[in-house]
Amino acid sequence: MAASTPSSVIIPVVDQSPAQQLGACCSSLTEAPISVADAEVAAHVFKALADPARVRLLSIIASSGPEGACVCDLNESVDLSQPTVSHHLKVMLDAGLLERERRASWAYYRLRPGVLQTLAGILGA
Amino acid sequence: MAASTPSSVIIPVVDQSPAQQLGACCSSLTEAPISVADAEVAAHVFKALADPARVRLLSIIASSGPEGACVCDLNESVDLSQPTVSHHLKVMLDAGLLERERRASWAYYRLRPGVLQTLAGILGA
DNA sequence: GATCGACATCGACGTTTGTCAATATCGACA
DNA sequence: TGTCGATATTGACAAACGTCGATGTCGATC
Repeated sequence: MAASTPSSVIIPVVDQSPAQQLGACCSSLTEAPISVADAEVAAHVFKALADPARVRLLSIIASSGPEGACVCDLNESVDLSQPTVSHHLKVMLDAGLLERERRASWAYYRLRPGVLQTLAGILGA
Repeated sequence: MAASTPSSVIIPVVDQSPAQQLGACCSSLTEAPISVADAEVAAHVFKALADPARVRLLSIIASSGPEGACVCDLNESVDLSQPTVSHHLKVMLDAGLLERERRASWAYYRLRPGVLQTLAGILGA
């Protein structure tokens, strides 16, 4: 494969997070029936919000503004073990809801800009 | 039973669906950290959207306008067995996203008015 | 009443998810 | 280099979830 193209690069079908894809797919759930593929993307994002701990973590992070929230603080805000908090953050990170930044030995999570607006737009409101 | 109090009525802690409670709890996820209880309610609603089949069913129903969509049509729009479709509809009904109406021997589901707007409001957009 | 069609419920199954303890990684700093 | 502190990953387990076939319910129609 990859005949003449220099340095065969594997181009993935999607290199965007579910939340990123969501902005480019359908305008709204209510306008017309969503496609099966788009429904899969949307469900992936909603699944990242489908846990009480994650909703609360997201709310704390969102309330921290553009600075983001340190994992060390998040661990204390939620009555869960450190690995579990880390797991939940990863789920939301992979879904494209959050961004991560490392400062020194701490990790800061913040809301990915515009992602909640995109989600609200999908809901047709 | 029914001692002296006229018509002893058991008052449940909540008699509203998760989606209904959502409208009365928190204004937005981004303003301030949501409470643990409210996070539970919000997660319940998001969980009802956390499946590709349900997202698609909801989209089809929402696109049907205030008339609602017949289950007989929904069964054909989705590649799932009839019991599975019925199950998904019940999940969204219990979450307060949908309403059901029976006409003759058919069942029609429609979007609960305002519920998507409420959800979008929670997202802070 | 008997039958049929539409929808809901039940029971069972394999899969996914949330959780934690243990362990790994990795930067800071002595 | 070695240790420490913060975070991520792994492995294991119980609970929840999505799915379907079988069955139940209930209104309509003969």
